[in-house]
Amino acid sequence: MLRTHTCGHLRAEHIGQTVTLCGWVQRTRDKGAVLWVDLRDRYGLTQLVAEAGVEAPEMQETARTLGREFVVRATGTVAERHSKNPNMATGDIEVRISALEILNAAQTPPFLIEDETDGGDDVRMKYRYLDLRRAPVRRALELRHRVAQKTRAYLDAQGFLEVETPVLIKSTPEGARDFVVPSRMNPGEFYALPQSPQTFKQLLMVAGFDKYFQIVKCFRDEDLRADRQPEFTQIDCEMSFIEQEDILNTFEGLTRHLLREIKGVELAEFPRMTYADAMRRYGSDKPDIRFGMEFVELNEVAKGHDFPVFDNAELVVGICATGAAHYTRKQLDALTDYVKRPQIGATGLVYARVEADGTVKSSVDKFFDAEKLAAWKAAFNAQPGDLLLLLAGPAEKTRKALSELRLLVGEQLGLRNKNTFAPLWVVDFPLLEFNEEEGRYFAMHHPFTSPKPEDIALLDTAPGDVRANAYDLVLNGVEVGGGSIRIHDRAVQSRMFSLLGFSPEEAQAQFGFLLDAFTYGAPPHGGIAFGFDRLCSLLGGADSIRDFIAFPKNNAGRDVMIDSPSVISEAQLKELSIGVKI
RNA sequence: GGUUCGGUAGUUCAGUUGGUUAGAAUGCCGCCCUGUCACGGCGGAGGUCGCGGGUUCGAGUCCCGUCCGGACCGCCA
Repeated sequence: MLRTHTCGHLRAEHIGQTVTLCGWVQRTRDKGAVLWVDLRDRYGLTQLVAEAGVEAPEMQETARTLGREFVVRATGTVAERHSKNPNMATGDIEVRISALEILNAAQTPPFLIEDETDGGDDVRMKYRYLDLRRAPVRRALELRHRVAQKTRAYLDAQGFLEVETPVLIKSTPEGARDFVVPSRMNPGEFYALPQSPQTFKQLLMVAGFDKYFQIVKCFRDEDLRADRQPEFTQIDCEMSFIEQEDILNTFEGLTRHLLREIKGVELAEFPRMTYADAMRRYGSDKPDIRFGMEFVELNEVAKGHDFPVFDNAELVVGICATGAAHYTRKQLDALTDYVKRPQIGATGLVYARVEADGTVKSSVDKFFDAEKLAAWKAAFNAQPGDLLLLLAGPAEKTRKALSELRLLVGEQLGLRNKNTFAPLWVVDFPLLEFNEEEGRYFAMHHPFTSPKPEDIALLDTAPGDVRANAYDLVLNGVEVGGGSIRIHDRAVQSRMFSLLGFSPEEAQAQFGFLLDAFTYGAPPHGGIAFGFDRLCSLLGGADSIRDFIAFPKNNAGRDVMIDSPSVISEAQLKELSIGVKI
């Protein structure tokens, strides 16, 4: 070992010991006759000191040649500081150096290796290995490590087996775009990288593996977001001989365990809400229930008063922002601009303040007198000091827009505290959704999701109304997990493929292995998958998952550090029997 | 595929209605300093204003195109 201790280890109790430390030079402070070096490793920071007339002169000479991020090895005696630094864990001591060896010099890094770096995203990603030296990024990956370890320990204790499934699999038409990998030995043929190990974990259930999990990389060739990477990690789980209730309870247990172990937060029993209720009350299938501000539908009280915007709308719906009557005209205009952005697409925003005396003052007083506005107030059960925000238009679009507005206002009112955790099961998702462009139904979750038995009759008459045994775990408005009870009957699965537009031949060609497996004794089964990166970022209080991934890709799916993707040589293409046309 | 914000010193940014020598902070280099720890003081170097074209007497600034980055919509079973 080149070192006896780490840079975060030494305390007053070590005073007098001779130690050897290795690390990176955070900075040097040269006071002339005294010179300090802050030495950093991932455990902390320790101050080295070389003083004229105390340490040998060459200690200062060598230390003066050190630049930021030099890798050094220092031997010395732990000493009590003359002036202690209560802000540092090692602030009571320093190491009076008797030997100082430069293990490797370093170029000056392009940005500061500090918590509050001066580096932007671009330069940080290009030099990600330097960025990873920064404590906030390091802590994010440490948190990710702990979440993974706690997850494994918990599921292991529950009897789950971690089984690895293949990464080179088969492309399927449903779902996201596949990343494909050409096969050299099978010219003209391609593997696909898994969007999830879905069919494999179901086959493990057929195999009798009972309780399976895997912390596994998944791949989707779709556009990126702050919370979406082309390769991401799932906690993928499946169980046999269970019902939906068992899955919800088991993984409520896991989630509660993680919050307790990682955040020290005790969660109460998770509330449950149907998809239909979530859409009606929050306009979203992943509502943030850290705060109320539920939707109130106002067709009854708002229509029929010669205000065309309302009268012509399918739906008039609003929220009551508690205590937000102080919003200025400027703030309200900003909210209006927000909902009118093309991404939101509302045509306008109607607002009404409940004044201290209980009267209501609205932006549409021309159309609504005090009595009519009092009816609004009653519908919202609004109190003096509240602000009513109303949108009108096509029902689905308007609910979606109001959902975005609700989140923005909740944010502005400080109701979305990162240290508050409000989990929610959303259940009874629709089985299918109709795609206008393609003119057919698509599986809302995936084609292996079972319909609710009581809705099976609707499969022929009203497929869009069929509910699925599907559920999402939502945490603070973020979808952290989703799953379903699967189909385990060949006939039902075939019927499902048929509904999705597969001919029997196509279904057999694409998923014959699964359909066949179902004829050899498939147990009732179901499961769930958690977005591991998202879960970590949520626990870490971040909006982006990128710092919870050691080497993430940028908006365009590029790794700017290694500069991938990249072209490959003619020889490689030839070997793979591939021609490239751009 | 679309919307939107940005690209100026190593880095993060400012830059007025288009005006003469493009600034700040920080980092970097040199000198000084015996208790610093965001050390301090003095001095210094550092710029293809992303790229191409256009308008103009004159463009960092206006226009068009393009490249790059961020956020979002579509998309993500």
